[in-house]
Amino acid sequence: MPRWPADSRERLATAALDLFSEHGYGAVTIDQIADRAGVTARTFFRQFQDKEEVLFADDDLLLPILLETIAEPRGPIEAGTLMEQALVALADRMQPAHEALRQRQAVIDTDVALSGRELAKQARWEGAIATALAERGFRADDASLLAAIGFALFRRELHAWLADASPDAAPLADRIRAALPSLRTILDATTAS
Amino acid sequence: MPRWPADSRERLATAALDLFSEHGYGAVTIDQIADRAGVTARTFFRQFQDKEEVLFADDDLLLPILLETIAEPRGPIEAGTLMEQALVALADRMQPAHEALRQRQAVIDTDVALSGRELAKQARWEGAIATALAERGFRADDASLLAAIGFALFRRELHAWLADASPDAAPLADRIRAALPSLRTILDATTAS
DNA sequence: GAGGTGATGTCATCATCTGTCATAGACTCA
DNA sequence: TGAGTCTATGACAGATGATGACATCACCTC
Repeated sequence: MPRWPADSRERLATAALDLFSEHGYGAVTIDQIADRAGVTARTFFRQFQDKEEVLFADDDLLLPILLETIAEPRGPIEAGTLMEQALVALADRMQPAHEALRQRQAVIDTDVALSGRELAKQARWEGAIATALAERGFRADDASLLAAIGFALFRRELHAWLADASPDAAPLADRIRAALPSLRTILDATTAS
Repeated sequence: MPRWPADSRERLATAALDLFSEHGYGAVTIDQIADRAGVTARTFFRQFQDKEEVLFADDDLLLPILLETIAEPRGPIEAGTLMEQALVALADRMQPAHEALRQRQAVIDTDVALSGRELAKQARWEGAIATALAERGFRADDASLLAAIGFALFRRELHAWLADASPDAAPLADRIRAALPSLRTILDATTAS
């Protein structure tokens, strides 16, 4: 029998998300999170770099999926297709966690610093994608712009997916597949009064 | 004669940027900033909401320029042209502050939280642009994607402009004008091995 | 010149985050 | 089986970030 329960990190993450949802991010102290998880504040800071990090710590597990999907296909491939495969793979991995992601996003949306950290994470991913595209032979400028455009579209669909709490909400991957074609024509065809 | 010099806010902002550049953002305390500005830490927090804010406080003066440029032109106008006019107007306003912006960006690039706050600000601007485009009659989905793409390009050119310290560096507006046409074709024409 | 105003200082306090050392169950190896 | 090591955690002290309450005093208005 271990001296302490072995999952302090998970308990801290769960306690934090619940408390943030109940009382708001700013109103929750580290001591309260630690209390609910049955540890001390010092243990919180051993598991997570800072208070924000408890909401972002596990995100980087998803990045390798993106990069592998881009690097994997053999032979020539069109950029849009490659981007679609990568974003759909990411979407499939996020799909089962819909409810937890919705709760997390609701917390993030209430705080500028948290929104910034989320955007910084996405920017880091975007850069990694651009690098992966460049390594496949795309021009560096084209790769970075493609990654930026793809992620802009992903953010839009992710936001809509997270906002939709209904049980028969369209899967994120379907939303992304549906949205991609509009990219091809919007720039040339869009005019307004 | 006033009891204190009248420009404590400007002195604090200048002292903060200088100290951040000299010693790094994290190594500088509010007390040090306040000391150099000749006030107390309490006055710093009366002028700026928090330590980060001293780097971002005046940015929102630029947003109205963007929105006016989008709302102003009369008659039908193509989306890409409208986006170009808005981004070029913003670029022209930023041009004289090249050196200060370079110094500021160098500080921001050293800290994840600061980078996030910068991205959050740009996201707020992006949303405002999308709204302005929608009010001109563009479909809401198209407007948000157009804004996202325009800003992705703006970020890329801004980054290159800020990285270029040479005295005859190309103006930001020229860089943006030069980069825009590539947007039109990249999605359809880009293929790699 | 009496009183109000506003920017600032002073003091107290809470929250975030870090460094350091102690503790005790788990593990290893002879 | 017992000594030594490892490791997650607790306990405590302290620096920094941030806020609230109240005092101060030059300036302004009447």
